[in-house]
Parts: sequence; C-alpha cells; structure tokens
Amino acid sequence: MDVARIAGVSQKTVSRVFNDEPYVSAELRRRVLDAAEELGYRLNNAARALASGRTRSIGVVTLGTALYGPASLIMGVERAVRDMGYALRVVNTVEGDPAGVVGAVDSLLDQGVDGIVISEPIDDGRDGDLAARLDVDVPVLVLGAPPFSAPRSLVAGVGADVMARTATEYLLDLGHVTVHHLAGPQRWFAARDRAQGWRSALVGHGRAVPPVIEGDWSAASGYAAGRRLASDGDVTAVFTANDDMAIGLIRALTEAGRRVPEDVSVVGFDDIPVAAYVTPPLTTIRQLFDVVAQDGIKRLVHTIENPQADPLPASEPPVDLVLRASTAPPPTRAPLGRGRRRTASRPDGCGPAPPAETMVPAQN
Amino acid sequence: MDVARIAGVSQKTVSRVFNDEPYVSAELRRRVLDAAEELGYRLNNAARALASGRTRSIGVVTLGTALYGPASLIMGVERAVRDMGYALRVVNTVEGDPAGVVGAVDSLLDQGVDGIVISEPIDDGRDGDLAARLDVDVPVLVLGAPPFSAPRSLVAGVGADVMARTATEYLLDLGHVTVHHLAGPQRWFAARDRAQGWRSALVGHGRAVPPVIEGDWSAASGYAAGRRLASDGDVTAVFTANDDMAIGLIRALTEAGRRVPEDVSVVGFDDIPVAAYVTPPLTTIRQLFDVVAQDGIKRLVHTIENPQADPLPASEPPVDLVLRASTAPPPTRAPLGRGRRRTASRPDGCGPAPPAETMVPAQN
DNA sequence: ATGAAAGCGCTAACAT
DNA sequence: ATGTTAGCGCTTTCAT
Repeated sequence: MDVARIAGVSQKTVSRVFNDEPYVSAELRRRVLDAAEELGYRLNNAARALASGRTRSIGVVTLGTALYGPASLIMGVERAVRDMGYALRVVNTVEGDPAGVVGAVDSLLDQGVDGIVISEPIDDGRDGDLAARLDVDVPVLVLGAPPFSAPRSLVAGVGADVMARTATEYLLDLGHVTVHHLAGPQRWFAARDRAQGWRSALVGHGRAVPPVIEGDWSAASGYAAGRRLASDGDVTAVFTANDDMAIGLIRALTEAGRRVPEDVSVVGFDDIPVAAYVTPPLTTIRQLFDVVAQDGIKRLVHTIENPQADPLPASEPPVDLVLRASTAPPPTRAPLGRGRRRTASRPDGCGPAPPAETMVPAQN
Repeated sequence: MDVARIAGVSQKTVSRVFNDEPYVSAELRRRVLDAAEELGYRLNNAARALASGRTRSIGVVTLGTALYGPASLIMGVERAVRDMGYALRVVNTVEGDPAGVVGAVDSLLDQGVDGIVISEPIDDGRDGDLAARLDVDVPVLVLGAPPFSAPRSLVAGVGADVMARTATEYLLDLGHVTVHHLAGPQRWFAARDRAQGWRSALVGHGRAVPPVIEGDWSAASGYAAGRRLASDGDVTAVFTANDDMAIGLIRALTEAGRRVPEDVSVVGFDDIPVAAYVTPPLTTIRQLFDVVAQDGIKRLVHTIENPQADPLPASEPPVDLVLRASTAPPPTRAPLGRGRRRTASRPDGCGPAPPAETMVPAQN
C-alpha cells in the first residue's frame, strides 16, 4: 500500500510497526511513521479482522433501562473493556422483546465479537434454558446471574444474597421481630438473589418469614407496596430490593402517618446518588459496580486470549452497608395490633436527619 | 465458499440472498438458505466491511456517568441505531481524561464507524475548538451541544433554554418576585443552555437576575447550595438544573426550617423516576430522551446514506412541565428581610402531597 | 532484520 | 435471473 511505497519498505514492515512487533530497525520505524503521518494513515480494522480472525471487540447485552444499577454496571464494563484494549459493542434488549437475549447475542455474533457480556439477564421463561438455545463459540461473561452451562462461560456480580442477608440481619439486630421484604420482579435473577438472602437471614434467626411483596424496581411500585404495608401494624422493618422502591415506599408510609424510622425502618439497595439526600436519608447497601465489572472483564479477556488455560478465579466483592437515618430500633410501645390504622393526619416523620453516615464495610 | 458449493450456486448468489437483493429465484433462495442453515453459516462482517467500505456501525462518545440524563440518552441512541439497522460502538470519556472527546472520536474512527454521535460533550477548555482538532471524515451528530463546524455535522437535543424559560416563567406566574438558579457545571453546554433560558425569562419580565449558584449535578452539591440559600430570606423560588440537585437542595432547605413549597418553591429538570415520590413530589421539566435520540439518529443515518443530499430538518422537542407539589405561590407575609434566619427547629414542611400531577405540555 | 506471496470472505462491476 | 473476475487492506507463512 501507499505507506509502504512512500517509506520504501514492504507492506509487512508497516504491519510490524503498527503492531509493535519486534525486528524493525529504528530507522525503518521512523520512515514508516513519517509516511503514515503524512498520509493520515490508520490501520483498517475490517481488513485486520478479516485476516486475523479476531475483531478485538467485546459485545455487551444489556437491558434497555436507565436504572441506576444496570447503567452503572455498563459504565464499568465499558471502562474495563477499553482498559484491556478492546472495543465495545452494545445491544440492548427490551423486556417483552420477542427476540430477547438470544436475539441480542445472535446479533453480536453476527457482528463478530471475540467475547460477550450478558448483563443482568431476566428470566422470562423463554430464556430459562438460555444455555441450550444459545450456541456460542466465544467466551461469555454473565453479570448478576447464575452460571450458565455454555462451554466457556464465566460469572460475576452475584453475591447479592450475602448483601441482602447483611441488611436483614442489621434490622434484626436493631431489635425488629421480623423484617418484611419488598422484592424486585422475580424474573430478575438479581431480585431472586436478594429475596433469597433476606429469607435465609430470617430463617437463620428462627423468625417468621412474611410474604414477599413484589415490585418492579420503580418508585411507583414501592409506593403501591407502601400503601398496603402501612395498614399492617406488625410491619416495623422493610428491606427493599432497590433504592427507588424504598423511596416510593417511604413516601406511602409517611402519607399514611407511619413515621420512618420511628415507626418503620427501611433499608434500600444500590446507594443511588440521591439516597443520602432524600427524607429521611436512606440506609442502604452500596454496590461496587466498577469492581464487579472490572473483575469480570479481566477474566473474560483472559479466557479469550488463553483459550486453553484455566479461567482466572473470581474475586468476591465486599459488602458495604451504609447506615443513614431510615433505620432505628422498633417502636417501644406495643405493636398496633391487627386493626387497620389509616390516618389522614399530617405526617411529621421527616425531621432533620443527621448528615452523619456510617459505613459497615466488608463482611466477607 | 462452502455454502455456495453445497447449494450448487455461485458465491454471488449467496451474497444476494443474504443481502435481500432482488433477482434470486425462490428455488435458489431456498437451496442457499438450507445450505446455510446446515452449516451454521453467518455473514462475516469484517469481510463485508472490507469489501464494501462500510461497517454499518455508528459510534457514540458518552460521558462515563450513570447520571439519569446521559444514561437515558444513550439508551435512546442504542434503540434508534438498532432500529436503523446499524450496530453501536461505545466509548466513554472521563472528566479530566487527557485524551478527552478528541481521543474518543479518534478511537472510534480507528474502529471504522460510518457515523459518530457525541453525547453531551463538556467544554473543558481544550475541547472548545473541538471542530478544529477533530478531522472527521464521517458525519457527526452532536447531542445537547451547539453545532460544530465540521463538514457534515448535525445537532439534536438542544432547546433546554426554552424548557428552562418555561420553568422560570411558571414560577414568576405563581407570583414570585424573582427566581434563583442552581445551575449545573458551566463546562456543560446543557448547563449553560438552562442557565441561559432562566436568565432570559427573568430579563424578559424585567426582573432582577440573582447570581447563579453552580453545582455539579449531584444531590450533594444541591445540598451545599441549599444551605447557602436557606439563610437568604429573599429566596422564594429556585429553578434547579437537574432533579438530583433539587432533591439535595430541598433537603437542606427543610433542615434549615424553610418549608417547600410554602416558603420556597423548587423546580427541577429531567423528571427522574423517583421525582414523583420524594418529599415533596417534585415539579420538574420532563425531557423526552428517546424522541431526541431517535430524531437525531434518523438524520444521522440519512446523512450517512445520502452523502450528497441536504440534511433532514430537525424536529423540535415539545416542552413538558410536570406540575407536582414542590411549587406554590410565594408566602403572603412580607419577606423575612435581609436578616439571617436559621432555625434549628424541626421542619414540618413535608406534608402529604396530592398524588395528582398536572402536565403542561408542548409549548412550542 | 526484512520481504514476497497467498489468501482471509466478502462485494462491485461487469458479463451472460 | 445468475455467474465471473477482481480486488478491499490487512496478516500469515515462509524465504532470505
């Protein structure tokens, strides 16, 4: 090609220069670089991919939402992927999309990626046998879901159960007799994981396991759940599967005259940016999305580049319980009894909360 | 290739089948499809790109944040890009990243994209002359920033000034003498746009223009600003450049004993999912991210595929002011005067807010 | 340390 | 309606 001609070298030498291969004299390297500069030359990726059979790109399948968790995870993935010298291709699936995850993976495969990341897949019944319906010839990293019996598949970002258990146990330690759970949609593995951790904490302490209330991650669904829970005087503590729902829940409780945290304690999950500033500031589990993403991508790239080698071991993310003002010991007075208590009185349960914030870090 | 051999046709016929080109008999099409199925064949994108000179992919440069606005915009972009039959490549820039937008664009160009989307670029002084330092040979769509003198560049998602003006005028119409503004970081075009709209509303009504307070989009910065504003009795209305800051602001005001909306009205921007459920539910400007993204991408693809043709006209997004409970007429009593009034009293300004919510749609 | 030749799997342009 | 012939711009393999 042109650069080779102008520099007066062979095409292969140009290739060597641009691939940082050894065995090029400084002299030639200079000439090539100069010629390239002059021509505004850049390596053609398509040709490279065609000749080498590798695209140096990783595809990620994500849910098409701006939910804080998934969005943060994607940001972490992008960074990690780029740090490893790969390009990122993104496809998102929409809930209810007929093609679903399988279709998304397929389109990524069409595009010729070297590896695939599936972030927070949901189990809509069709994808249950994901592994079976997906024949993938590249390594796959599943984020926030159980492993998946493909040939070279990895998992990261599970462990929400431990975090959920920590949150629940914290509430029990405050003296609550039991803890209710406002769960995420159970089609999400992440939601099931959290419910599981909550349940195991209760069982482990010999407590009653109240029925789970299922939301859809939205503040609106938290609000709806809150209206139901508010009328049940036995409810003194709720562990919520994400912060948005916790905020909706708190609003409903407050409107119903049940003060948070005096009457009811609430723990969220995620530590979204506004969590410290809502009323009352939210006690919540902080997720370390970048750490999870980086660990996962490192292992994925390792598997891509060393097809034969054993996969790298996963690192366990720490558990961060951020203590703020939405939790307190249960009310000392006897519980309200079974009767419905629904007042229309103006709530006053949103007093000033200490800006103080305590961390209970790394439990594992 | 193999498929051609097995189907007993020429390679070109296979190509035609997979590109939905005309002039293939149903008979041959079947044979080709069968052979492909049997072999698990899929078009090789790299070869295709190499031969055709087009990659059918679009690259997007985004900020590496999970902020609701940018994240929503990206989701919209992904959807729109895929609907147009293109693949999406993503690179994010980190604030303070030495390479910045220019570097990101460059890496996209290396990857061989057909078009580029730059989402919410920030002007860090170095990128001021973006156009100059960026020589791009593909069409560029800039989202949420002023045009940009590259050969084939388009703009979408500006118009925040109109929305900001609407918000400000709404507060003036409620009877407030003036409106303060808690702005986003002025390196962001979006933040400047909103400040501009606010300013022009005040000037247009002959009102005093108070000094701008600059935040960083975070609830924390809104809280800090709120502590300052709370001590100024003249402040009865604040227009905030995003909802997160509004939430922080409200918390600070509330803690300082200034009730929202009785003493101070607050309008946010974005309509984040929890906006309707915080205390008090937030009056805010809703941004229609998908609409903006879709419109922009449509025009970008048009420019990619019709290099000679005139660009498609941009469509103006409507302005949606969502009325909730954080706004009210100013207090009827005389303003508190210039004196500092900082009480430590327990606030009670977070009463139940009507779930009702009114929309003031399309102002342009 | 450098180069020559072949070919990756497609599409473009031109037959037929 | 279908086939033929040339590359696209690299990397690979093998010489030198």
